[in-house]
Amino acid sequence: MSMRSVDIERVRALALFSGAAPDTFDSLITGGFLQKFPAGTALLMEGDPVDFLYVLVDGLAELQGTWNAKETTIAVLRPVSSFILAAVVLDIDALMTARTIERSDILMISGEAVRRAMKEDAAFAVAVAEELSGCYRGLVRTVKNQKLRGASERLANYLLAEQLSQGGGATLVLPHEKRVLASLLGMTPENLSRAFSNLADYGVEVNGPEVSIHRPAVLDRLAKPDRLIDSHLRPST
Amino acid sequence: MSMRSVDIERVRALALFSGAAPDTFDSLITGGFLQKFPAGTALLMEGDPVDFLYVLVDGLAELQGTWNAKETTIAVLRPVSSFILAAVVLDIDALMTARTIERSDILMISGEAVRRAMKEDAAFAVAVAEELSGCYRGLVRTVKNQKLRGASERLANYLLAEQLSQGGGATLVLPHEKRVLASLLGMTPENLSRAFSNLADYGVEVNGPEVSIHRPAVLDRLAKPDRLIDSHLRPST
DNA sequence: CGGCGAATTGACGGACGTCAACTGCTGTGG
DNA sequence: CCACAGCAGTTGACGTCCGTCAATTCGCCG
Repeated sequence: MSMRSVDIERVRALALFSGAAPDTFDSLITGGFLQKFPAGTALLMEGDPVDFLYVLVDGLAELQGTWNAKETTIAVLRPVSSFILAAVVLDIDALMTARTIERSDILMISGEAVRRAMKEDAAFAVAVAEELSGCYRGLVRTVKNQKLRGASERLANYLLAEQLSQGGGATLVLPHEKRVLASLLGMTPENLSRAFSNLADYGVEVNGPEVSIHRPAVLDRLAKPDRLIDSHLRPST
Repeated sequence: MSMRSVDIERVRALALFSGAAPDTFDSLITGGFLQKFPAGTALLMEGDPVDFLYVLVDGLAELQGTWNAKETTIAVLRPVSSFILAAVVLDIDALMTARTIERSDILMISGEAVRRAMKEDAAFAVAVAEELSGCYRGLVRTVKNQKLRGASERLANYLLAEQLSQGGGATLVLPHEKRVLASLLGMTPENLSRAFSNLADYGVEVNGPEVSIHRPAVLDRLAKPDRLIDSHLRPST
């Protein structure tokens, strides 16, 4: 139930918490608890009231939206990042379902405590506003990506961004199932397969979860990455 | 240059400012100025540094994104609403171009002053966080709308929401050119025309900018409006 | 070893974008 | 006051992209 001090440090290092007064941080963390969840667990369903701020400390999770029996992945979260912050701030129902993709360690912090801490510690409230600003801008990028680019272009840009975040080597490893990637990129799994085949002409080679980019310049000319869409891939709320 | 007191009241009434201490509000407003812009003016270009928080006091404006010589409208703003808040909070380049659609009165508040006020007035910082939360959730709705619905469904839901916000009468008036609506809904003007013809079978009649909904129940069954996508149409940042 | 689900492939259809032509409105200048 | 230029909107024809359905293969876990 209580956290290992190494985990506490990692959470404390989050931009969200690093500016908060020590008292504020303690009041948030002592009321919280760390829990392990198996893969595929729904932490929170769309439409549910939100009682906790979540922090993904280890593992992998996704945020998804539903309508008319269809589902789409809106974001994939990596450690260490917070999520559902907006709903916590407004004390209102969640718009997205949060689900673990892998076995994950998740820190849950009382929403009530978060709202109280904001009122009492201006520095923390500012940090929350900054975090939300980053999340907002991440979604602006998502919308532009969706509305302005075709499926293969979205995939190409995803691969280039992922390559960069994995150190820039020629070959990268997809962090989750292709079906999740397809949903994130706004297409069907079948279509993702075809998009990968399209990119073969641009020097992209796929072997299971491993993807190699043999001619980065060529792929780049197709993808036309843009700092106002792709740079600085943000976490989420 | 200075504001009419009736305009000050309207700005003060915004959720963003209503919780702030009187001193905070004064410090923001006295450094700001109100300006009139003709239709079609670019207030701020994508990629530019942001020096001001904008408040649309009167008129109509839009936020748009660009990539590869294509453009899309991300939000249409009505009075009274603030925009570009996230970039102001982070003191960073804008991700969207802001443009007037009609002749508009726009209040410009020093970004520096906003950031200072947040640090000094926790209640204001909380209000900023709440505003950003609302904007974030508005974009989540936008993404779900885009990824989960087809073009005619998006139009149908837009019409129902607009009908509601215009008082619930059978006929509503489009607040701007159809080409802007098409871009907002993520389609071409040609396709918007066809989407309107599709909806004729569901009791939708179009006469220039006037749209009548003769069989709301039928249209509703097509649109399947959802409180987690459509309700509570939010302003923007 | 057997079964289930992920991934791929092919065939097909529908939705949407593009190009072009035409209409109607509006504002402007002769 | 009217003629005309320019743009929004519509319509049709056509092509492409993408989703759907079905069959098959592969790998993993029971």
